[in-house]
Amino acid sequence: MMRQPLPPAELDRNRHAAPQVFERLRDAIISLALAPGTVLSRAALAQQYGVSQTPVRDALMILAEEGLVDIFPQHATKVSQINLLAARQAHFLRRALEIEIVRTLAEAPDPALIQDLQALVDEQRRALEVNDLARLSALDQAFHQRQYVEAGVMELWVLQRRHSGHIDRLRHLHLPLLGKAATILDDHQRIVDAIASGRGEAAETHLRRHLSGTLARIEDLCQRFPDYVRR
Amino acid sequence: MMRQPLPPAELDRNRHAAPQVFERLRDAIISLALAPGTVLSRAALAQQYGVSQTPVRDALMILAEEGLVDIFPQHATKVSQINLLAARQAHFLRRALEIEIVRTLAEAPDPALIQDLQALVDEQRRALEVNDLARLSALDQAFHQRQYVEAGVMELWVLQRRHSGHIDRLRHLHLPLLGKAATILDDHQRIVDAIASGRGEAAETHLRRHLSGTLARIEDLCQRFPDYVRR
DNA sequence: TGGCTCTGATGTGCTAGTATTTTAGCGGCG
DNA sequence: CGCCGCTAAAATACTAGCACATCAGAGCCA
Repeated sequence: MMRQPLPPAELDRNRHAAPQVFERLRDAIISLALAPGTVLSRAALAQQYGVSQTPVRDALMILAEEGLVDIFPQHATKVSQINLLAARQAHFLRRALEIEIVRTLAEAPDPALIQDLQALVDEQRRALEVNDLARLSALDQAFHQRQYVEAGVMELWVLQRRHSGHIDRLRHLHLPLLGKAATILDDHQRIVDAIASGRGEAAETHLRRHLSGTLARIEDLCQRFPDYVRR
Repeated sequence: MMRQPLPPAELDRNRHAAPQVFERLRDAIISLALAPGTVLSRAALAQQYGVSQTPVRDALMILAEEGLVDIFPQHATKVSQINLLAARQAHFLRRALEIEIVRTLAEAPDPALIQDLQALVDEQRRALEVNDLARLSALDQAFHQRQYVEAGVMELWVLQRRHSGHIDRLRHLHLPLLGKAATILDDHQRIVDAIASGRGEAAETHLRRHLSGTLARIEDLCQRFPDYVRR
């Protein structure tokens, strides 16, 4: 029997079991606490969380749809290798969505939106000054999410997040994010300004450069950590 | 006990049951054979297909993720109302993806791609001449899918299809597609020409007009069939 | 008559357990 | 020595069934 590196804390019996198992497994996989290739025994997981196999099975089925685990029928379920093709497609998805979003928003800039985005950029600036990376990351998410909401496509934000598992795992291989933070902030500021002044093309240009940074890091990481990555 | 308007044919015992149940239910929902609001009893469906409740449950869970059924915890599972917001977001998703695709393809047009697309357009023209609507529809799908494949994002084609359930149901409310077929063909031809000559902006323009036709029909249908639509 | 409470029926979420399928590993044969 | 087939272990897909949550509707009260 293998040791399980997962948090052993018990589930909340007042909530449904399956979503909780899903969340825990997803966090563990994305943080690489469960390394690619790890076999996920349904029976073992069920015992570990103190539930039967059905909620575990439900969780694993959802994870399989996101591509975070591979289910080999009648045989085994394993944490998937990081898939470069899947990561590229997830990045394509995000790029396509956010370009269309900034173009839409720039057509009729809403002052309330601009105010919110500017506030988020300013807060990011303060977080950078005190080197609070966790807060910086959260604010970055909020900055982009705010635009989905304004465009009336919040479900597409959720969709995009649900398909970013491979990218998120790559991000966890790449701790020294700090050097790029100033550049990211500049990009954000330029995007806000372009939307505010109704320059859709300019917003698209800045967004493309902003996201291309992520893509470059992806390709780089895949070369430096070939064990985790399936080519 | 209500009558079930589903095909009673038995399942293939050599394939897994859950995916078959899923496919049948999805087809029935999208074709509106199962009207929005219909209660889907797990026990009844299990009996109907000659399987136990688990594969039915699996199928219903996937359908719920696509938004085609609503699961009310501990109470009931129903075919969802057609959701205009979801349809708009699915349309936004498709528009964003295909615009980014044609722009990418126009940057470095591949002769083999152009040849395939042109062949598909020509075949559509022939199908239109003999009023073969089913074939026209299939060729339309193939035309767009071919571009996803060329851009290396076939999984995003699948993703886009999986989220088009609400739109597909609206399409089934709207039989007289024939009037627009010639316009659709013209759009396709212009998109091919624009990609072939490397004019990304032009391709985007034609694609936008092409897709805006669909969106206009969506809004129209929602007004004409208010019973099925949740606003 | 209108609104609140309680009860019963219904159905989901989960538990327990069976059966079929897959694959690793071993032994024999060419 | 290498390839093929057999065997057995293990995991998934499925079957059967229970328990608690939810809601419709009857009955009671104001």
